Amino acid sequence: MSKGITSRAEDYSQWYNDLVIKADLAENSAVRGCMVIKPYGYAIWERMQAILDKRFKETGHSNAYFPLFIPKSFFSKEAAHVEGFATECAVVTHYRLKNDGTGKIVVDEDAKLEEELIVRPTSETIIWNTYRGWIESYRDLPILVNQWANVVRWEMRTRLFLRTAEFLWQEGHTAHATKEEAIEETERMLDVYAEFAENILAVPVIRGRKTENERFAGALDTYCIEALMQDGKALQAGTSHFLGQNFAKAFDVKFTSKEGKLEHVWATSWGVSTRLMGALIMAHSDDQGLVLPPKLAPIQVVIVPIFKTEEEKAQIDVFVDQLTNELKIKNISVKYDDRDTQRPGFKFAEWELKGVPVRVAVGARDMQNGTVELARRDTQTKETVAQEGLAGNIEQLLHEIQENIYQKALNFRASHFTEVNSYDEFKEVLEGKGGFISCHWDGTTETEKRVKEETKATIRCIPLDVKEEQGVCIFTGKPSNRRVLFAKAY
RNA sequence: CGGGGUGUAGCGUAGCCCGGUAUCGCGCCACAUUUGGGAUGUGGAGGUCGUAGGUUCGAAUCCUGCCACCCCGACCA
Repeated sequence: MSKGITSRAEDYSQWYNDLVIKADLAENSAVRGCMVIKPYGYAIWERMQAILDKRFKETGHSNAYFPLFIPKSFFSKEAAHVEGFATECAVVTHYRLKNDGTGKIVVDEDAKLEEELIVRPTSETIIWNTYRGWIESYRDLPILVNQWANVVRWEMRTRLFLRTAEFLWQEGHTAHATKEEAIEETERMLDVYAEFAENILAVPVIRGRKTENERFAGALDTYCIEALMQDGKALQAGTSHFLGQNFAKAFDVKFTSKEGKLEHVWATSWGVSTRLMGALIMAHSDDQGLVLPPKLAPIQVVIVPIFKTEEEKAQIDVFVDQLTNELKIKNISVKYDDRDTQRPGFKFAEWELKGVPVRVAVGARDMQNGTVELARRDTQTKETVAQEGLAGNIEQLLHEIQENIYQKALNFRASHFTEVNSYDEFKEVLEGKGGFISCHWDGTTETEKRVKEETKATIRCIPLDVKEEQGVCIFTGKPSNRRVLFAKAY
């Protein structure tokens, strides 16, 4: 029997599913395409929420909440938006059930809604409908609001964390007096996401803009961060949209400027979802389970006592108590796993599966020698160290682990980032090691679509730091003045 | 929504072709011995075989419908 995770060489999808399930993060629910996020998985999401929320507040945003249901008519007000989301909406048509007389519960046809309600796939429409009443003057701007919510997108195919029918996310919706200010906001929030991904999740990302084809429905410009998974596929980890005046026009949101002119408001929206969990899992995990970066881990240090007698246990308890206090002063979260129902080896394996960065094992032998066994999850190495100064050592080690996990992912990406200058080369890399492929493209949606049809690769983004460079499109040979990034994506 | 596959105990499965109410492993419970890398022994509990019909004396097994899940595609945060 395999005690770890299915080898990823066999089937990456299976590996990922095993990992999610065995690490006790989530499972499929009884509802089509939905998932149950289990306590340990949710604890990780809560960490993400807490850290992001703090950043949102620091950048001047406030949280609010808007309804789950959106009248159907709201959707049709922005043409591109409705077209983008129409095929994946859950629709509420009735508001009551009844007993049909035979004891069967059926939908009461008399309780048909005058206007159907859409379960939000995203909230631009209902929020802009609300903003109309909030905005009259330039003095009312900007409005910088975020909401933490669930949304529903009736996807054809689902996958735990990566693409579930219902998912948790945050969506920021801001309103500005000028175009420049809105663009600045769009870029600012992209930076917030990128910094979060890199500094907290330890997942290096590429900041870029989407092509017209990949743009958010209703946006003038979509910025994104793109991460690379260990199987060489890319994952869009967050987006920030410059919506121009599209929604203001659709919902008639105008303000009087300083100059006394009536103008439409400029908008942005930006979001990250529980998909970040998927990114985290696929970017760092190994066959022993999850690998959590210390800054994100709900439990940073787990302490496992090894004892035979109650006396030994009592002695270890005293030591652990003191260590725990010292760690807590340093804001390090600790779990003392003193269950007497499991053996140490079992606990080691279990906490590795859950990705806890640092493990301290302490037994009678250590108590005599004044040592502990200190193990790190990222490298799977362990050493015997002195009890003295342990809290400080652990603090240092956590920093090292955070840095090491990031470096490892960064190195992986560097070795899976290839510049190509011909279509043959392009296909060769794509079918071989995968990863990001930097090449010239003629700028047309047609070419983009044909490359996708032939190779499954899509343009992930036009990197923000791209250099102007003369070249020719690898597909059509037409002139191009900058490279874009292609990859197969989740 | 198209193609393929699978539904049997909490999990993983055998049995299905060739009909006679179910196999094995893990897990679970009890006791004992154990405890520095997923313990061992003995005993025990747990199943409307996805679901609804049909055929039959009798269905996990054959037939039909439905549902769910997984994989590939299209779609997508």
